[in-house]
Amino acid sequence: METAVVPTREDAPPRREDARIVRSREALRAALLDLVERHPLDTITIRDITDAANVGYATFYRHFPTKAALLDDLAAAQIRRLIGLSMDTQQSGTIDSRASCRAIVSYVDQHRALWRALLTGGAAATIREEIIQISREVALEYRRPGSAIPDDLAFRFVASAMVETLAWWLEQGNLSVERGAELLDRLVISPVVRPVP
Amino acid sequence: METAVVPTREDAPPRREDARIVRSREALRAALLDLVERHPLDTITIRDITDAANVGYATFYRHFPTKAALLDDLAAAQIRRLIGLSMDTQQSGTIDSRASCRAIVSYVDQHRALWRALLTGGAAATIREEIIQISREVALEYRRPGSAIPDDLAFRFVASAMVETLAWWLEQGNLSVERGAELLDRLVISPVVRPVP
Amino acid sequence: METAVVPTREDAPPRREDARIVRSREALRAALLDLVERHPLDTITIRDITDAANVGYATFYRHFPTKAALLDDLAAAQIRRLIGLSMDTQQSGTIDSRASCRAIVSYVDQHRALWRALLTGGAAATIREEIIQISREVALEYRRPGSAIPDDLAFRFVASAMVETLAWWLEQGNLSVERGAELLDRLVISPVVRPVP
Amino acid sequence: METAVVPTREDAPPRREDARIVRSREALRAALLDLVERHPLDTITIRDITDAANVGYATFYRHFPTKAALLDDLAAAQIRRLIGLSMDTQQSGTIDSRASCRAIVSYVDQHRALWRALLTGGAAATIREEIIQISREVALEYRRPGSAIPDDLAFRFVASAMVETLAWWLEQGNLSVERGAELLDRLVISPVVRPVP
DNA sequence: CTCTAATCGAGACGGTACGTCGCGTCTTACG
DNA sequence: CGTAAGACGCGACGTACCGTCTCGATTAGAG
Repeated sequence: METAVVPTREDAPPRREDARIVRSREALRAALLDLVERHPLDTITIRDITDAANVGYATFYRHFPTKAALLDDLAAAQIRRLIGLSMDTQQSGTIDSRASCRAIVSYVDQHRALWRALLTGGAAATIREEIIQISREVALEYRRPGSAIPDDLAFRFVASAMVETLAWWLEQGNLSVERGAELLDRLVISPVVRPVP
Repeated sequence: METAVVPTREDAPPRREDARIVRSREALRAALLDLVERHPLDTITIRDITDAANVGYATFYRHFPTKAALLDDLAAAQIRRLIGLSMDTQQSGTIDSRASCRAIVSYVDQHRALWRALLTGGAAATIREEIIQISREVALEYRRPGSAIPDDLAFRFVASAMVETLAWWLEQGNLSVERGAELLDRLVISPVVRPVP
Repeated sequence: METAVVPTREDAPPRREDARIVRSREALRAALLDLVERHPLDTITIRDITDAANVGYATFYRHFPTKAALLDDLAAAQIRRLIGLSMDTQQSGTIDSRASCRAIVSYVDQHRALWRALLTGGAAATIREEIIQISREVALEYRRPGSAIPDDLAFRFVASAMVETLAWWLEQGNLSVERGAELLDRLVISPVVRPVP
Repeated sequence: METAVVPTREDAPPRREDARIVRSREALRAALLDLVERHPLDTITIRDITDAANVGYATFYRHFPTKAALLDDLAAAQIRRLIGLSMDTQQSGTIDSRASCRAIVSYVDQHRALWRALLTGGAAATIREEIIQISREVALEYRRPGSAIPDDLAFRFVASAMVETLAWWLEQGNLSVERGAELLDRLVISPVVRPVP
């Protein structure tokens, strides 16, 4: 979870990464991150990104096929960390959904600029998809007993509701982490885990 | 809805609707509806729409400023009806959320093609916004006592969760209306209306 | 011969040409002509041409598929006129090659800038091809008795030798038309028409 | 030809050629020769050449500054030999243009693949220039009395006409060497050497 | 036969131009 | 004389090569 995953498939040869490759990729990530905080995602052109990254235009395509792919790459790491954190609160077998929510909101709180960028400004749809995808992966490990909600739906619901709730919480700007966790718990988690009445 | 005029000239008198205008507009609506069922929204070009509508390219802009505007136009009517239906179950002062949900799912069920088109294929984001917007309007009439969830958040949550749940339900293809209503009630409505424990 | 030929195929509908089309095409032709006088052909970019023509970049491709196509379009008209002139000296059945050459050199002399542009600066290869092509067409009308040189070779030889000779003559700058005609006659025409000794 | 050194460093001592250098260079020459027989010169990329030569991309630039430079390198030797052969027929003071032509066509005939590659496929322009250049050099040795045609023009004319005629002869495929020599003599040589009538 | 420096392969990189596409505006010719 | 048809300016896209460059890994040839 902690180990940064090499984004592009490098399965066959475990060759060391050329330093230039790492540098370019990192520059592109940083550039998009920087830009998406200040502009709506779909007004950002590839050229904007490469200019901000001080990188040749074509170099973008040497690393990412698409603007969305770069965003995915950025988002996936963050989301993976986010989900990891929330999972880490569940160590002792007990399930404490409020603690998970607190961990999530707290992490988002500590990276407001980043997450504001990710959750507003047109990237939300991508993030939703990313969350669904990663949740699915994570769920394979932390297997829980079947619930009243079909898994597919649960993933989609949780991702959607969480994105919406966190976005709203960020936009308020002055709400406590605890309040955010409470809303998250109530709107996102409990509808899924609460036993049928 | 009634006031639609040629967008670029709105100082003109509120003349009665030219038959041709109605025809063009209807053709465009139908064309987009038809296309959005088979292609992701953002791969549909204005020219695709005008070709499918058998209408001149520029004619599009005489009626709608934007592809999104046409979609809004399409969606707004549907959503208004959807929300109206769910509200109508509440006439007698009592609140029966399950009945509302049943009404919603039932209506969607009767217009599967349309709603599948609206809820999948990239238009979902627009629809979400539309639902939020219209909910807000409707809420002004059917005023309810304050809940534990702030109104702004509630609208966003409901819209998001409803879109996601209905989309999932439609994609399954073989689930009963009752099952859809149950999930909708549980995931979307009850988290908002349920009193704090 | 005198009637300007519409460059792009318009066979089926004899519609009148949209004024904008004519304007754009003419602007592009003029721009390339202007540029090719001052820069080697292959350093001239499409953007250079469209900028010089005060025309959008994409507009180029709405009229010509290729830089070479535009050049052909330019050259064909000129060459057609050139060949036409030289043919016109042959009216009375007699063949006076010197008169033909005089007509050619004289015409080139009167449009030095244009022909210098066409014959030097990298366009020469295109011109050669164009001359071969048009000669072939013209030859179908003004049929002459078979010569000692196969037709295909004759066309290629005449085109090549004429281009080379005229280019050289133009580069000298101060040679009389008569001298040019003499050289043209000697190097280009007489080798082909002179009877076998 | 003998003086070939690493192009980018020519101040170094005239060390013996590293075997690897010779190998790479030869591979590049062979590759271009092979490619130019089957593709127009300007569609052949540097990468095409290096791939065909089984040589690293950058290695090309370690030996030749330009695609044209490699072609020149190839062509110059051939042309030098061609011209040399034709000169060698003139040793005894007499001038026998037909014999010269026969020598030229015969040599071309014995290296059809090579010359077809050089004279067709877009390289012809380069070859023409090369011939002019080398002719000029050779002419300094075998000095002849002034003719009716200015030297500069003569060189250009001969190069152009010879390229065209030989290309045509090669394309026919089944013409005798004698026929080729006859045409070459008539079209290329005699127009230049024939006395004014 | 070693060791050192030249040469190599691999390919990333900054550029520049390409040709395509869709947008939204504006002109035109036609009915 | 109004409307459809569509040409146009604009600008982003993704691709292709160019010529330069950085990297290790051979490998030739001098000692």
